[in-house]
Amino acid sequence: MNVESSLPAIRSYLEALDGIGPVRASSLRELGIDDWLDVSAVEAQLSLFPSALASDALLLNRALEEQDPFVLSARLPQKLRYLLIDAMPDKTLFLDIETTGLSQVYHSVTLVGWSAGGRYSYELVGRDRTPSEAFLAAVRERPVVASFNGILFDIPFLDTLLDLPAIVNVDLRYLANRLGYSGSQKQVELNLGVKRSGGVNEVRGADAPALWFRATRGDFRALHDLIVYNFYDIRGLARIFKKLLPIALRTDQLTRSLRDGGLNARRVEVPMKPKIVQRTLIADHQADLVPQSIPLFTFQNSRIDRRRVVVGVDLTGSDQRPSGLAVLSGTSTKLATIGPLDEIERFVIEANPDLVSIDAPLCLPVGRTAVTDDDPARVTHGIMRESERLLKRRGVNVYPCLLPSMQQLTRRGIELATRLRNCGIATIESYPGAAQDMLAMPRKGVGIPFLLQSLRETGLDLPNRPINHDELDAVTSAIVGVFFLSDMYEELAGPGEDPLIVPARQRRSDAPRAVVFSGRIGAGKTTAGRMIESLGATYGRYSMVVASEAQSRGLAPNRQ
DNA sequence: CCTCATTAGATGGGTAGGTG
DNA sequence: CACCTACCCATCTAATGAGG
Repeated sequence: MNVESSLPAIRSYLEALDGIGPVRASSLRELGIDDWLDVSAVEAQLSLFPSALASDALLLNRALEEQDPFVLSARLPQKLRYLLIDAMPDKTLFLDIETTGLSQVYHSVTLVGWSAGGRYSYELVGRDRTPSEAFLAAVRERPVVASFNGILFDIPFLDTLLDLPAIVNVDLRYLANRLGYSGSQKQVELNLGVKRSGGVNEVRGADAPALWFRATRGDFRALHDLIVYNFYDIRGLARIFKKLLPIALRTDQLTRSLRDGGLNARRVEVPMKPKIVQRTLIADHQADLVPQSIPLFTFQNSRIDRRRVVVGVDLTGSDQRPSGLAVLSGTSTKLATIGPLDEIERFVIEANPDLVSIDAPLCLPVGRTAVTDDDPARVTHGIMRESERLLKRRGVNVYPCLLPSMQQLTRRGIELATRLRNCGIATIESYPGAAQDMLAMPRKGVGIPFLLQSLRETGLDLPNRPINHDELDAVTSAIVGVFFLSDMYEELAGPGEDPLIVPARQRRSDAPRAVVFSGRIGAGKTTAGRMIESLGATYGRYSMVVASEAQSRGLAPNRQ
């Protein structure tokens, strides 16, 4: 079959031409004209500069022949971007990444997978590493990048990791949505009849962090599963596209290419399942993976003050549901599970700590006077504190402190903090989930054994009896307290709020500082700046930012 | 010189749903 | 509950050229 003879659907999108809008396009279609190159044949009827139109048609056609997606992408509305995959399958790459979580601030990319021309490839990344030239070369070779929710997730995540070459992202999530297939990629696959075979059927995206954790601890079966899971996601992308394309062409009335059977789309190749031999995996990756298992924080490698005593409390919303408690003194721990608030208070006083770190909201959103919804300020001031919004913006999932299910917890947190502070015991608010994200530990949701293991890896002495998740979160809260006492923390708070404490990698006193000079031309700003630079600082000017920005847009910088 | 049709670009409201 | 982003759609504006 002659592939060259097929008409890419994009050529019947007449509105791509300069000077043709929806009205002219539809009248042309009534005349039976549905190809850029046929438009100039009836240019007389168009009341436009005919030569301009003809040359524009040639320009776009040349872009198509030269397989330049950027020129064409600029002429397409967002929702027709998918036509680029049909128009240049040889320039298309299907992309999917795996990460340790959803936060672009605290989590890291573990694996980058892609399919190019029916061949699946992957690369392990992990903490402190960037993908090699192979991935970048693949993207440069195939700048039409197809993904699912890549606009919101994969692309920005990769951007935090490396300088991604120029790409045109085609997000199949929005295409599927528009054609009536909503939901996750799994859901879309299900509704379109795309099947996954093998045991990975049960693997969900949320399992990827646990697989990575196990892989970095030498479990190559887990690494195998993670790669295979990534492969199925990518194969799913290709299959989804092949199924959606005819529906999309019908919906968008680009019927001519349907008549010739969508030959181009047939050239979008679904990757074959790779043969992954465990022995090869070990040989290829052992050296990379093992260093990834070293915790970001241990009591040995950090400047943690080990003489102080901290109690961590994982508080629950009622006396009936037991709360977890942990006394931390150096690396030794004492754990307890206690229900009633009075007994919790007594336990804490008994431990005589330097600090108590409570996993519960310890203040209300500014303006609120009660935890319940009958508070008149409920409407005006909402149910969320600034600290919670801040965490959400960093991609850390957090429940608003006055959600109905959280109200009693908040009430009890404030009650306990008040009582302890009245006894002269310093008390801070902590959030174990955020701390675990920050310290690159798996949350309990990933799996309690994994959290337990990574707490042990910090050098903590934890008892060998079964430990419940409340106690593990109490331990984490206590660790946050130790970071606080060691001056390694960050305060998250809006004006008028008590701060939520999260651990930091650096001491506050070592945190980077900026010195800013402003003044008239010739005042000596540059001289002063260069002097400080010679003392080890980094020097920058506003105009340098402007210049690099201008350069990246291909402009020559000037004073205007 | 006016009117009309058309295109292109900007703006704002409303809405939906997702990644590991 | 509310995030954040992209999308969709309606509406508006400015610019253009055709035709009266």
